[in-house]
Amino acid sequence: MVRPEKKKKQNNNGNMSGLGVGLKKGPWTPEEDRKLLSYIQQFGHGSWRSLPAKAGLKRCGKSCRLRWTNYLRPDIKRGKFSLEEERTIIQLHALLGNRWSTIAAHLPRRTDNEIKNHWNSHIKKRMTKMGIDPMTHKPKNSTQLLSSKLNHMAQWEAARLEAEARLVQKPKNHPIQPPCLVSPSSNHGHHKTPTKPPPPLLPCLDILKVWQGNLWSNYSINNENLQSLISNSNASVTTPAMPVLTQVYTNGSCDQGPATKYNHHIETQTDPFEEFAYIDDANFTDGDPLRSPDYWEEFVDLLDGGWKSITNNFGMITSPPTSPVF
DNA sequence: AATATGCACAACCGCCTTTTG
DNA sequence: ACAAAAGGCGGTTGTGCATAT
Repeated sequence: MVRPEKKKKQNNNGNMSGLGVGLKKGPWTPEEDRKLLSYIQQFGHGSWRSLPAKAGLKRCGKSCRLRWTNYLRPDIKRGKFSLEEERTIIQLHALLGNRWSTIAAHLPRRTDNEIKNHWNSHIKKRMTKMGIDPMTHKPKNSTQLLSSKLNHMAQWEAARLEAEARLVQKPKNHPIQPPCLVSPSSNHGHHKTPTKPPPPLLPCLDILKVWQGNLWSNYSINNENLQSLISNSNASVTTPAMPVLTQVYTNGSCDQGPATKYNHHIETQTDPFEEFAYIDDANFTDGDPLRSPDYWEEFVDLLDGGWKSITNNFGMITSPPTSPVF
């Protein structure tokens, strides 16, 4: 892929993306992948800027980072998005908007790029077709569905989710250390020191969880139906469908299955998700509720109902803080 | 069979934020 | 406190493939 030369503008820090004498652009070759993978497995990525030279790559550091985070990282889940992942994306997008990295933090092993692509090429189009504004998640011709108070709560919850995502993402600053990694005393790798340990974990309200509970428990596609749908399509599902957060704490962290420390890299154990079989779009053209007009009509009502439920269940929260602080 | 169209997704760009010295 | 460097993010685009005409 050779892109036409565009006028390039110097970044504020002199980091000109993709620029540099003799730096390669475009698709990565298997050989380049091998070099990058091999280097990171041995030494960790350390400083991305200096990595290409050390790894023998004629790429800019940024390109290497992108290739690693979006493609080569060993913990990436690839393939079709499951029904549950799509639901989660839609719910989180309703709260967070296009904050893909924050959304990705709640979808184990999915990259923000992948989620963004999936949103733009699938979900957004479907919503638009159904007359739903993909940005507001409201029917285009509807009256005001959410009161200003609810919008305020949405903002509040969005801020909390972002804080949560930041916490989840913190360990990203450490080099990924696959099992074959060399000793931590290597010069490569850490160039940032961890900040102070997180505060004690205290339970707090998770609006998203409440919302999910209301939304999907009322919806006709429950786990049993899903199981049946997937059985009919020769796929299999053996675990609960919703990857809900089971516990959220005031510092923004959450339980989402047991967390494990993998060398210096803390990961959320994803076994439950691994058991999902990917749903083939083709098999769900007729049966997949996410593709049915009824689904989207009900979805709009349920979005509204979800917020009503939150206010009913948590009537004590009549005026959230003006500026959420996490 | 040839061409047009649509789709999926990898990769780039430029801006913003965070970290470092 | 500040500037520079590095990293991260979201928007966008180009390419290759599949499907329709």
